[in-house]
Amino acid sequence: MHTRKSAETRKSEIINAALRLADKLGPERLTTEAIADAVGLTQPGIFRHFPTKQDLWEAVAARVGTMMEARWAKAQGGDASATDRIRALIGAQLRLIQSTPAIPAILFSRELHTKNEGLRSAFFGLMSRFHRLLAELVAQAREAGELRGDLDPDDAAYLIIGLVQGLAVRWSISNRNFDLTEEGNRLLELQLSGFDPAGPPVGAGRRAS
Amino acid sequence: MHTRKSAETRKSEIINAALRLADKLGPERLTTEAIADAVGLTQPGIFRHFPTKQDLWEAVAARVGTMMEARWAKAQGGDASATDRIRALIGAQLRLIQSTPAIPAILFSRELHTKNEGLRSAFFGLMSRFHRLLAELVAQAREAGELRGDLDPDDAAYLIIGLVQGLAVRWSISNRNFDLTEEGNRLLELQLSGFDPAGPPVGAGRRAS
DNA sequence: GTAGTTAGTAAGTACATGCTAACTATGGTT
DNA sequence: AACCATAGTTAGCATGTACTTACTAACTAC
Repeated sequence: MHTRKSAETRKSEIINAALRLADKLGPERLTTEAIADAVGLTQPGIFRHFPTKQDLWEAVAARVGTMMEARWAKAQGGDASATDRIRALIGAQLRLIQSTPAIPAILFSRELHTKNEGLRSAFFGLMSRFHRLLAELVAQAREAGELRGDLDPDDAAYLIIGLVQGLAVRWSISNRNFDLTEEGNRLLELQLSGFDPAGPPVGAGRRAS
Repeated sequence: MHTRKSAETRKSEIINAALRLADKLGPERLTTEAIADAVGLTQPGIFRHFPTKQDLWEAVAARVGTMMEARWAKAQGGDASATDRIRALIGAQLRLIQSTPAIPAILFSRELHTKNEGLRSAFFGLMSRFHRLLAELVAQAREAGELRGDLDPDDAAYLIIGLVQGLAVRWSISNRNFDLTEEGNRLLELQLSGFDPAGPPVGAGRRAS
Protein backbone atom coordinates (compact mmCIF):
# COMPACT_ATOMS: atom_id res chain seq x y z
CA MET A 1 0.00 0.00 0.00
CA HIS A 2 2.48 2.58 1.12
CA THR A 3 5.16 3.69 -1.29
CA ARG A 4 8.53 3.30 0.23
CA LYS A 5 11.29 5.80 -0.45
CA SER A 6 14.85 6.15 0.71
CA ALA A 7 15.34 7.96 3.98
CA GLU A 8 17.38 10.62 2.22
CA THR A 9 14.66 11.64 -0.20
CA ARG A 10 11.98 11.44 2.44
CA LYS A 11 13.94 13.66 4.77
CA SER A 12 14.32 16.14 1.98
CA GLU A 13 10.63 15.99 1.17
CA ILE A 14 9.76 16.55 4.80
CA ILE A 15 12.01 19.59 5.04
CA ASN A 16 10.50 21.01 1.88
CA ALA A 17 7.00 20.49 3.19
CA ALA A 18 7.96 22.05 6.50
CA LEU A 19 9.24 25.15 4.71
CA ARG A 20 6.10 25.41 2.62
CA LEU A 21 3.79 24.93 5.58
CA ALA A 22 5.77 27.12 7.96
CA ASP A 23 4.92 29.92 5.59
CA LYS A 24 1.27 28.96 5.20
CA LEU A 25 0.51 28.27 8.85
CA GLY A 26 3.20 30.17 10.70
CA PRO A 27 6.18 28.40 12.22
CA GLU A 28 4.62 27.73 15.57
CA ARG A 29 1.42 26.30 14.17
CA LEU A 30 3.29 23.87 11.98
CA THR A 31 2.37 20.40 13.23
CA THR A 32 3.87 17.04 12.43
CA GLU A 33 0.42 15.99 11.29
CA ALA A 34 0.27 18.75 8.69
CA ILE A 35 3.71 17.81 7.43
CA ALA A 36 2.79 14.14 7.27
CA ASP A 37 -0.34 14.92 5.27
CA ALA A 38 1.58 17.09 2.85
CA VAL A 39 4.20 14.46 2.29
CA GLY A 40 1.84 11.47 2.17
CA LEU A 41 2.82 9.75 5.38
CA THR A 42 1.12 9.03 8.64
CA GLN A 43 1.99 11.38 11.44
CA PRO A 44 4.29 9.01 13.34
CA GLY A 45 6.11 8.36 10.09
CA ILE A 46 7.78 11.73 10.52
CA PHE A 47 9.47 10.49 13.65
CA ARG A 48 11.05 7.66 11.72
CA HIS A 49 13.19 10.31 10.07
CA PHE A 50 13.51 12.95 12.79
CA PRO A 51 13.61 11.64 16.37
CA THR A 52 12.10 14.85 17.72
CA LYS A 53 10.44 17.86 16.21
CA GLN A 54 13.36 19.94 17.37
CA ASP A 55 15.62 17.83 15.18
CA LEU A 56 13.35 18.63 12.28
CA TRP A 57 13.67 22.34 12.98
CA GLU A 58 17.41 22.03 13.12
CA ALA A 59 17.42 20.30 9.76
CA VAL A 60 15.23 23.06 8.36
CA ALA A 61 17.60 25.67 9.75
CA ALA A 62 20.56 23.88 8.21
CA ARG A 63 18.79 23.80 4.86
CA VAL A 64 18.00 27.50 5.03
CA GLY A 65 21.60 28.15 5.93
CA THR A 66 23.01 26.28 2.97
CA MET A 67 20.45 27.87 0.63
CA MET A 68 21.50 31.31 1.74
CA GLU A 69 25.22 30.74 1.65
CA ALA A 70 24.96 29.21 -1.81
CA ARG A 71 23.12 32.22 -3.18
CA TRP A 72 25.47 34.63 -1.49
CA ALA A 73 28.46 32.89 -2.98
CA LYS A 74 26.93 32.90 -6.45
CA ALA A 75 26.04 36.59 -6.16
CA GLN A 76 29.72 37.32 -5.42
CA GLY A 77 31.06 35.55 -8.48
CA GLY A 78 32.20 37.56 -11.45
CA ASP A 79 34.19 40.76 -11.52
CA ALA A 80 31.49 43.37 -11.11
CA SER A 81 32.12 46.51 -9.12
CA ALA A 82 31.68 46.38 -5.37
CA THR A 83 28.51 48.43 -5.57
CA ASP A 84 27.10 46.11 -8.19
CA ARG A 85 28.00 43.16 -6.00
CA ILE A 86 25.96 44.75 -3.23
CA ARG A 87 23.08 45.00 -5.67
CA ALA A 88 23.56 41.38 -6.66
CA LEU A 89 23.70 40.22 -3.05
CA ILE A 90 20.53 42.03 -2.04
CA GLY A 91 18.80 40.91 -5.22
CA ALA A 92 19.66 37.32 -4.46
CA GLN A 93 18.37 37.66 -0.93
CA LEU A 94 15.11 39.19 -2.12
CA ARG A 95 14.58 36.46 -4.70
CA LEU A 96 15.24 33.83 -2.05
CA ILE A 97 12.67 35.37 0.24
CA GLN A 98 10.21 35.56 -2.60
CA SER A 99 10.66 31.91 -3.48
CA THR A 100 10.79 30.73 0.14
CA PRO A 101 8.78 33.19 2.17
CA ALA A 102 8.97 30.98 5.23
CA ILE A 103 12.53 32.16 5.74
CA PRO A 104 11.82 35.51 7.33
CA ALA A 105 8.93 33.97 9.24
CA ILE A 106 11.25 31.38 10.76
CA LEU A 107 14.14 33.74 11.16
CA PHE A 108 12.17 36.20 13.21
CA SER A 109 9.82 33.87 15.03
CA ARG A 110 10.14 34.74 18.67
CA GLU A 111 8.48 31.42 19.54
CA LEU A 112 11.10 29.27 17.96
CA HIS A 113 13.87 31.29 19.49
CA THR A 114 12.58 31.21 23.04
CA LYS A 115 11.93 27.50 22.80
CA ASN A 116 15.05 26.62 21.00
CA GLU A 117 18.28 28.32 21.86
CA GLY A 118 20.17 26.34 19.24
CA LEU A 119 18.03 27.74 16.46
CA ARG A 120 18.34 31.25 17.78
CA SER A 121 22.09 31.20 17.78
CA ALA A 122 22.22 29.46 14.40
CA PHE A 123 20.14 32.20 12.83
CA PHE A 124 22.03 34.87 14.67
CA GLY A 125 25.20 33.45 13.17
CA LEU A 126 23.67 33.46 9.72
CA MET A 127 22.63 37.07 10.03
CA SER A 128 26.04 37.99 11.34
CA ARG A 129 27.72 36.41 8.36
CA PHE A 130 25.38 38.23 6.01
CA HIS A 131 26.19 41.47 7.75
CA ARG A 132 29.91 40.87 7.59
CA LEU A 133 29.68 40.09 3.89
CA LEU A 134 27.74 43.25 3.19
CA ALA A 135 30.01 45.37 5.36
CA GLU A 136 33.03 44.08 3.48
CA LEU A 137 31.44 44.97 0.16
CA VAL A 138 30.65 48.44 1.48
CA ALA A 139 34.24 48.82 2.61
CA GLN A 140 35.48 47.76 -0.81
CA ALA A 141 33.10 50.14 -2.54
CA ARG A 142 34.28 52.92 -0.28
CA GLU A 143 37.89 52.07 -1.01
CA ALA A 144 37.13 52.20 -4.72
CA GLY A 145 35.58 55.62 -4.33
CA GLU A 146 32.13 54.32 -5.25
CA LEU A 147 30.71 55.24 -1.85
CA ARG A 148 31.24 58.06 0.63
CA GLY A 149 34.56 57.95 2.39
CA ASP A 150 33.07 58.81 5.77
CA LEU A 151 30.78 55.79 5.63
CA ASP A 152 30.99 53.30 8.47
CA PRO A 153 30.74 49.95 6.68
CA ASP A 154 29.04 48.24 9.60
CA ASP A 155 26.38 50.89 9.97
CA ALA A 156 25.81 51.13 6.24
CA ALA A 157 25.34 47.39 6.14
CA TYR A 158 22.84 47.59 8.98
CA LEU A 159 20.81 50.12 7.06
CA ILE A 160 20.77 47.94 3.99
CA ILE A 161 19.76 44.89 6.00
CA GLY A 162 17.04 46.94 7.65
CA LEU A 163 15.79 47.80 4.20
CA VAL A 164 15.44 44.11 3.35
CA GLN A 165 13.86 43.22 6.67
CA GLY A 166 11.43 46.08 6.66
CA LEU A 167 10.46 45.15 3.15
CA ALA A 168 9.95 41.51 4.06
CA VAL A 169 7.78 42.45 7.01
CA ARG A 170 5.69 44.83 4.96
CA TRP A 171 5.34 42.27 2.21
CA SER A 172 4.18 39.69 4.69
CA ILE A 173 1.63 41.69 6.61
CA SER A 174 0.31 43.29 3.44
CA ASN A 175 -0.55 39.82 2.17
CA ARG A 176 2.15 40.16 -0.48
CA ASN A 177 0.33 42.61 -2.62
CA PHE A 178 3.42 44.09 -4.26
CA ASP A 179 6.48 42.86 -6.08
CA LEU A 180 9.24 42.27 -3.57
CA THR A 181 12.25 42.51 -5.83
CA GLU A 182 10.96 45.49 -7.75
CA GLU A 183 10.22 47.47 -4.59
CA GLY A 184 13.49 46.29 -3.10
CA ASN A 185 15.55 47.46 -6.03
CA ARG A 186 13.97 50.88 -5.95
CA LEU A 187 14.62 51.26 -2.21
CA LEU A 188 18.17 49.98 -2.58
CA GLU A 189 18.90 52.58 -5.24
CA LEU A 190 17.57 55.26 -2.95
CA GLN A 191 19.69 53.96 -0.10
CA LEU A 192 22.80 53.79 -2.24
CA SER A 193 22.19 57.28 -3.59
CA GLY A 194 22.47 58.46 0.00
CA PHE A 195 25.86 56.77 0.18
CA ASP A 196 27.08 58.32 -3.04
CA PRO A 197 30.28 60.33 -2.65
CA ALA A 198 29.11 62.87 -5.24
CA GLY A 199 26.07 63.71 -3.18
CA PRO A 200 22.48 63.62 -4.36
CA PRO A 201 21.59 63.95 -8.04
CA VAL A 202 21.97 67.37 -9.60
CA GLY A 203 19.15 69.76 -8.79
CA ALA A 204 18.18 67.80 -5.74
CA GLY A 205 18.78 70.65 -3.36
CA ARG A 206 15.35 72.02 -4.03
CA ARG A 207 12.20 70.19 -4.99
CA ALA A 208 12.63 68.39 -8.28
CA SER A 209 9.05 68.43 -9.54
CA MET B 1 -8.80 34.26 50.92
CA HIS B 2 -8.63 35.84 47.48
CA THR B 3 -8.32 39.59 47.21
CA ARG B 4 -10.98 41.01 45.11
CA LYS B 5 -10.33 43.94 42.78
CA SER B 6 -12.49 45.93 40.43
CA ALA B 7 -12.84 44.53 36.96
CA GLU B 8 -11.22 47.64 35.51
CA THR B 9 -7.97 47.31 37.41
CA ARG B 10 -7.84 43.56 36.93
CA LYS B 11 -8.32 43.91 33.21
CA SER B 12 -5.48 46.37 33.15
CA GLU B 13 -3.26 44.09 35.21
CA ILE B 14 -4.01 41.21 32.90
CA ILE B 15 -3.12 43.23 29.82
CA ASN B 16 0.12 44.35 31.44
CA ALA B 17 1.02 40.80 32.35
CA ALA B 18 0.17 39.65 28.83
CA LEU B 19 2.53 42.25 27.38
CA ARG B 20 5.31 41.28 29.74
CA LEU B 21 4.88 37.57 29.11
CA ALA B 22 4.36 37.89 25.36
CA ASP B 23 7.90 39.21 25.31
CA LYS B 24 9.29 36.55 27.61
CA LEU B 25 7.59 33.52 26.06
CA GLY B 26 6.73 34.68 22.58
CA PRO B 27 3.20 35.69 21.67
CA GLU B 28 2.03 32.27 20.64
CA ARG B 29 3.32 30.53 23.73
CA LEU B 30 1.56 32.95 25.99
CA THR B 31 -1.02 30.90 27.88
CA THR B 32 -3.89 31.97 30.06
CA GLU B 33 -2.31 29.93 32.83
CA ALA B 34 0.90 31.93 32.69
CA ILE B 35 -1.04 35.17 32.76
CA ALA B 36 -3.13 34.00 35.69
CA ASP B 37 -0.02 33.05 37.64
CA ALA B 38 1.60 36.39 36.98
CA VAL B 39 -1.45 38.29 38.06
CA GLY B 40 -2.29 36.12 41.05
CA LEU B 41 -5.46 34.48 39.81
CA THR B 42 -6.49 31.00 38.88
CA GLN B 43 -6.53 30.27 35.19
CA PRO B 44 -10.31 30.39 34.70
CA GLY B 45 -10.30 33.71 36.51
CA ILE B 46 -8.97 35.29 33.33
CA PHE B 47 -12.15 34.35 31.53
CA ARG B 48 -14.17 36.32 34.03
CA HIS B 49 -12.64 39.41 32.40
CA PHE B 50 -12.12 38.34 28.82
CA PRO B 51 -14.72 35.92 27.42
CA THR B 52 -12.18 34.42 25.00
CA LYS B 53 -8.47 34.64 24.58
CA GLN B 54 -9.02 36.40 21.30
CA ASP B 55 -10.80 39.16 23.20
CA LEU B 56 -7.71 39.45 25.37
CA TRP B 57 -5.51 39.82 22.32
CA GLU B 58 -7.79 42.48 20.95
CA ALA B 59 -7.56 44.38 24.21
CA VAL B 60 -3.78 44.08 24.09
CA ALA B 61 -3.77 45.35 20.52
CA ALA B 62 -5.96 48.28 21.51
CA ARG B 63 -3.61 49.11 24.37
CA VAL B 64 -0.58 48.98 22.09
CA GLY B 65 -2.41 51.17 19.61
CA THR B 66 -3.22 53.85 22.15
CA MET B 67 0.29 53.72 23.59
CA MET B 68 1.79 54.29 20.17
CA GLU B 69 -0.53 57.03 19.08
CA ALA B 70 -0.04 58.87 22.37
CA ARG B 71 3.73 58.85 21.99
CA TRP B 72 3.54 59.85 18.37
CA ALA B 73 1.32 62.78 19.21
CA LYS B 74 3.60 63.92 22.01
CA ALA B 75 6.67 63.64 19.77
CA GLN B 76 4.95 65.97 17.30
CA GLY B 77 4.19 68.69 19.80
CA GLY B 78 6.31 71.81 19.91
CA ASP B 79 7.69 73.82 17.02
CA ALA B 80 10.87 71.92 16.17
CA SER B 81 12.02 71.60 12.58
CA ALA B 82 10.56 68.82 10.49
CA THR B 83 13.84 66.91 10.62
CA ASP B 84 13.96 67.21 14.38
CA ARG B 85 10.40 65.98 14.55
CA ILE B 86 11.48 62.93 12.60
CA ARG B 87 14.21 62.40 15.18
CA ALA B 88 11.70 62.84 17.98
CA LEU B 89 9.25 60.41 16.39
CA ILE B 90 11.83 57.71 15.89
CA GLY B 91 13.27 58.31 19.33
CA ALA B 92 9.84 57.88 20.86
CA GLN B 93 9.28 54.68 18.94
CA LEU B 94 12.62 53.28 20.03
CA ARG B 95 11.99 54.12 23.67
CA LEU B 96 8.57 52.49 23.44
CA ILE B 97 10.09 49.32 22.03
CA GLN B 98 12.74 49.37 24.72
CA SER B 99 10.20 49.68 27.50
CA THR B 100 7.72 47.27 25.92
CA PRO B 101 9.68 44.83 23.81
CA ALA B 102 6.66 42.66 23.27
CA ILE B 103 5.42 45.18 20.74
CA PRO B 104 7.55 44.15 17.78
CA ALA B 105 7.11 40.53 18.75
CA ILE B 106 3.34 40.88 18.62
CA LEU B 107 3.37 43.17 15.64
CA PHE B 108 5.28 40.72 13.49
CA SER B 109 4.03 37.44 14.90
CA ARG B 110 2.94 35.41 11.95
CA GLU B 111 0.99 33.11 14.26
CA LEU B 112 -1.29 35.77 15.60
CA HIS B 113 -1.91 37.12 12.16
CA THR B 114 -2.84 33.85 10.53
CA LYS B 115 -5.15 32.98 13.38
CA ASN B 116 -6.65 36.36 13.82
CA GLU B 117 -7.48 38.49 10.83
CA GLY B 118 -8.79 41.29 13.02
CA LEU B 119 -5.42 41.70 14.72
CA ARG B 120 -3.57 41.56 11.44
CA SER B 121 -5.55 44.40 9.93
CA ALA B 122 -5.41 46.40 13.16
CA PHE B 123 -1.63 46.25 13.22
CA PHE B 124 -1.41 46.85 9.50
CA GLY B 125 -3.46 49.99 10.04
CA LEU B 126 -1.15 51.09 12.84
CA MET B 127 1.93 50.63 10.71
CA SER B 128 0.26 52.46 7.84
CA ARG B 129 -0.50 55.41 10.06
CA PHE B 130 3.08 55.47 11.28
CA HIS B 131 4.31 55.43 7.74
CA ARG B 132 1.98 58.21 6.70
CA LEU B 133 3.10 60.34 9.63
CA LEU B 134 6.74 59.83 8.79
CA ALA B 135 6.20 60.42 5.09
CA GLU B 136 4.46 63.70 5.87
CA LEU B 137 7.35 64.82 8.03
CA VAL B 138 9.76 63.91 5.26
CA ALA B 139 7.68 65.91 2.81
CA GLN B 140 7.68 68.89 5.15
CA ALA B 141 11.41 68.63 5.68
CA ARG B 142 11.92 68.48 1.94
CA GLU B 143 9.69 71.50 1.46
CA ALA B 144 11.73 73.36 4.04
CA GLY B 145 14.92 72.48 2.20
CA GLU B 146 16.16 70.33 5.05
CA LEU B 147 16.15 67.21 2.92
CA ARG B 148 16.93 66.42 -0.70
CA GLY B 149 14.35 67.74 -3.13
CA ASP B 150 14.37 64.56 -5.21
CA LEU B 151 13.39 62.45 -2.21
CA ASP B 152 10.25 60.36 -2.49
CA PRO B 153 8.66 60.83 0.95
CA ASP B 154 7.05 57.38 0.93
CA ASP B 155 10.25 55.58 0.08
CA ALA B 156 12.31 57.63 2.50
CA ALA B 157 9.82 56.77 5.22
CA TYR B 158 10.09 53.09 4.33
CA LEU B 159 13.84 53.23 4.73
CA ILE B 160 13.55 54.87 8.12
CA ILE B 161 10.98 52.33 9.26
CA GLY B 162 13.23 49.56 8.00
CA LEU B 163 15.99 51.00 10.13
CA VAL B 164 13.80 50.71 13.21
CA GLN B 165 12.56 47.24 12.35
CA GLY B 166 15.98 45.91 11.50
CA LEU B 167 17.26 47.30 14.73
CA ALA B 168 14.44 45.75 16.73
CA VAL B 169 15.05 42.38 15.14
CA ARG B 170 18.76 42.52 15.73
CA TRP B 171 18.21 43.65 19.29
CA SER B 172 15.87 40.76 19.90
CA ILE B 173 17.89 37.93 18.41
CA SER B 174 21.11 39.27 19.90
CA ASN B 175 19.51 38.91 23.34
CA ARG B 176 19.46 42.69 23.66
CA ASN B 177 23.13 43.13 24.17
CA PHE B 178 23.30 46.71 22.97
CA ASP B 179 21.52 49.97 23.68
CA LEU B 180 18.59 50.31 21.34
CA THR B 181 18.12 54.07 21.37
CA GLU B 182 21.81 54.84 21.18
CA GLU B 183 22.34 52.55 18.20
CA GLY B 184 19.11 53.82 16.67
CA ASN B 185 20.12 57.46 16.91
CA ARG B 186 23.46 56.77 15.28
CA LEU B 187 21.85 54.89 12.40
CA LEU B 188 19.19 57.55 12.00
CA GLU B 189 21.83 60.25 11.69
CA LEU B 190 23.57 58.21 9.03
CA GLN B 191 20.31 57.73 7.18
CA LEU B 192 19.42 61.40 7.40
CA SER B 193 22.90 62.39 6.23
CA GLY B 194 22.15 60.44 3.08
CA PHE B 195 19.00 62.52 2.64
CA ASP B 196 20.83 65.79 3.16
CA PRO B 197 20.48 68.22 0.26
CA ALA B 198 24.06 69.45 0.74
CA GLY B 199 25.40 65.99 0.14
CA PRO B 200 27.77 64.11 2.43
CA PRO B 201 30.00 65.91 4.91
CA VAL B 202 32.97 67.76 3.52
CA GLY B 203 35.86 65.55 2.60
CA ALA B 204 33.64 62.51 2.36
CA GLY B 205 34.43 61.83 -1.27
CA ARG B 206 37.52 59.94 -0.32
CA ARG B 207 38.23 57.94 2.80
CA ALA B 208 38.06 60.20 5.83
CA SER B 209 40.41 58.29 8.11
C1' DG C 1 15.05 -17.98 -1.23
C1' DT C 2 15.94 -16.74 3.24
C1' DA C 3 17.39 -13.35 6.89
C1' DG C 4 18.13 -8.92 8.38
C1' DT C 5 17.25 -4.08 8.00
C1' DT C 6 14.32 -0.36 7.78
C1' DA C 7 10.38 2.60 5.97
C1' DG C 8 5.81 2.71 7.16
C1' DT C 9 1.26 1.91 9.75
C1' DA C 10 -2.43 1.56 13.48
C1' DA C 11 -3.57 2.48 17.87
C1' DG C 12 -2.84 4.79 21.75
C1' DT C 13 -0.57 7.70 25.76
C1' DA C 14 0.60 11.90 28.14
C1' DC C 15 0.03 16.31 28.58
C1' DA C 16 -0.99 21.13 27.57
C1' DT C 17 -4.42 24.47 26.91
C1' DG C 18 -8.77 27.05 25.97
C1' DC C 19 -13.03 27.12 27.93
C1' DT C 20 -17.43 25.78 30.88
C1' DA C 21 -20.32 24.90 34.93
C1' DA C 22 -21.41 25.19 39.46
C1' DC C 23 -20.32 26.99 43.58
C1' DT C 24 -18.12 30.63 47.14
C1' DA C 25 -17.06 34.79 49.31
C1' DT C 26 -15.95 39.73 49.12
C1' DG C 27 -17.14 44.35 49.63
C1' DG C 28 -19.95 48.37 48.26
C1' DT C 29 -24.85 49.88 48.84
C1' DT C 30 -28.85 50.42 51.28
C1' DA D 1 -26.24 44.56 59.68
C1' DA D 2 -28.16 42.35 55.80
C1' DC D 3 -28.12 42.12 50.84
C1' DC D 4 -26.55 40.85 46.49
C1' DA D 5 -23.89 41.70 42.29
C1' DT D 6 -19.90 39.81 40.86
C1' DA D 7 -14.80 38.67 41.33
C1' DG D 8 -12.96 34.53 42.19
C1' DT D 9 -12.54 29.33 43.02
C1' DT D 10 -12.63 24.14 42.15
C1' DA D 11 -13.41 20.58 39.14
C1' DG D 12 -13.66 19.05 34.80
C1' DC D 13 -14.35 18.69 29.55
C1' DA D 14 -12.71 18.81 24.68
C1' DT D 15 -9.31 19.24 21.70
C1' DG D 16 -4.81 19.30 19.74
C1' DT D 17 -0.30 17.61 19.48
C1' DA D 18 4.33 15.48 20.35
C1' DC D 19 5.77 11.10 20.92
C1' DT D 20 5.60 5.57 21.87
C1' DT D 21 4.75 0.84 21.07
C1' DA D 22 3.99 -3.06 18.57
C1' DC D 23 3.41 -4.70 14.36
C1' DT D 24 3.81 -5.07 8.77
C1' DA D 25 5.77 -4.91 4.41
C1' DA D 26 9.28 -3.54 1.31
C1' DC D 27 14.09 -3.54 -0.03
C1' DT D 28 19.01 -5.70 0.23
C1' DA D 29 22.73 -8.97 1.00
C1' DC D 30 24.12 -13.40 1.13
